[in-house]
Amino acid sequence: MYTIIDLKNILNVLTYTQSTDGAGQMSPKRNDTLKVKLERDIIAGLLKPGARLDEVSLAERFQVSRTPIREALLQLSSMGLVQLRPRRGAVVAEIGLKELLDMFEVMAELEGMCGRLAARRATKPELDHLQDVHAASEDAVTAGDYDAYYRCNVAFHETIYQASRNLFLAEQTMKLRNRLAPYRRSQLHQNGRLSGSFNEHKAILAALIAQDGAAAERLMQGHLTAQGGSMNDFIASLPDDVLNRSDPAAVAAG
Amino acid sequence: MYTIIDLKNILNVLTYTQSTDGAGQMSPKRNDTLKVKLERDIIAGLLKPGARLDEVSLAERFQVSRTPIREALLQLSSMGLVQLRPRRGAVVAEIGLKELLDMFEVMAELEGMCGRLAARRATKPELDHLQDVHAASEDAVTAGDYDAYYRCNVAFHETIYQASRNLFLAEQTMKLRNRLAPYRRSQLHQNGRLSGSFNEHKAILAALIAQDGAAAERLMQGHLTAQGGSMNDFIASLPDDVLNRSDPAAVAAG
DNA sequence: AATCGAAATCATGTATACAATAATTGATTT
DNA sequence: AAATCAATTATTGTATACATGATTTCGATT
Repeated sequence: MYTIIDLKNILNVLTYTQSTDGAGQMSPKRNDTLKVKLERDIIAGLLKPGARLDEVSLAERFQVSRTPIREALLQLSSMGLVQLRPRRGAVVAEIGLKELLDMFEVMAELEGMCGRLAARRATKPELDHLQDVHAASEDAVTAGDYDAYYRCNVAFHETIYQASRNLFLAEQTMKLRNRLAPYRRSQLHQNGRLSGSFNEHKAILAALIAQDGAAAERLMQGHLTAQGGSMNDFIASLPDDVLNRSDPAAVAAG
Repeated sequence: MYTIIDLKNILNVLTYTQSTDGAGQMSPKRNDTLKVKLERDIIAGLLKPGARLDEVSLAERFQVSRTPIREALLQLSSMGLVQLRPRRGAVVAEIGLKELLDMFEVMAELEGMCGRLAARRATKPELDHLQDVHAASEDAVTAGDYDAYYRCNVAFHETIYQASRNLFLAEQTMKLRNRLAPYRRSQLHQNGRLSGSFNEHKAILAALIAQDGAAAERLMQGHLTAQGGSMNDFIASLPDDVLNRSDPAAVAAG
């Protein structure tokens, strides 16, 4: 086994990773502009879950024919951001409560894995950058600037994804983060989540610098799940229609 | 935190999960027949990595126009099974050594997670089914029937995915398994892997029955990674062109 | 008046035609 | 003879036209 571990670590240092974009295809991007624009609208919350995506409307909005629109929708469907119902058109994906909890559970695992690997593999520049981002986020906390902290938060986590030196893991985690984004908008606005999140970042950063993989994994998982308080706020922040769409039993249980 | 955990467990028992297909879209399948057929050909190894996927050839082979072919290729691209190079056509995805190791690392984590959750959540019928599958696989081992064992192996793992009671996790794990499938064909044919795999399954099954999540996770990870011996065989079984395609530094390191 | 049914309308799925770009081949020049 | 450039060919990307199936509306019947 050690030969493999060594090989992997050597590869992580020596190889220049062939970068693939989010869709899993090689770097030279085709006409992804439509996909990206729609994706951003969905992630940013401009297109809310359940919103209908009419092909002809989108076509005339973007001044193209239906064909590229259909291709973009197909890609977004594969990413899970839109639902494609046969002969019934596309809508922005609505995720039920059960599915959301499932996705969050996987998200915690993946982010925890990122933390564990990053503790072992992060380079000095990556750690420096992480500290810079963390410092910037502190300013955002004191200023109470939610938007600024949101951006710092994204940068913090994505830096750790990169530092895991597992490009596939980084992509998968980012994809899942984006897919959950429409349901996380107001998360940081809950009670004391801003400073809470900041303190958790602080502990995670310390674990990474100490190269303590187990601690980094545990702290990161806690940061994302109930122990960090994030999950409760997340549930609380769910829009009514998400909860209502779920199974009656689930609502009763909640 | 406990309220959430309880809610989640209650949900896992009470809710009837809205099933989504592998592409992340709701159950009523559109004309996925093309995607499925191509996917099977790729997973089964009939279409080898690097093989060119000409749209017109595929169109006349399946007796349809290029449009549905393009849609199928786009979906397969999003799944990572084919590479879509702009203006240069589609090929069956070639995965470099580094990326393969990355994917395997994530695969081990996801399967480990499935094991951990299944230990806590598997129902009696699921465990019974798992034992049946395991018994059938024993016959395959004594008979030295690789194909039969391969099928049992898939059934064993997929049953555990389901038993994790996290449908999203199950889907993601299965997707990744399929994506790695073209590179795992000859894996079981290596030296004593057949009985080795069987014994590992035995230990995993015991951990699941004992509801020992930590053990199930650890054993499952070991089953997939170097400790189980699978990784070494996997590396050894890699076709030359995969290794050659990698970065020279990687080859030197290996 | 309400509900069921049928027809019409509209949106999606597929095919085909056209445009644009990359690959290939051939010719010319050094 | 080899290499480079240009022109042709072939394949991908986009638009549009047509077909199929779902939804909605209007009418008739209970």
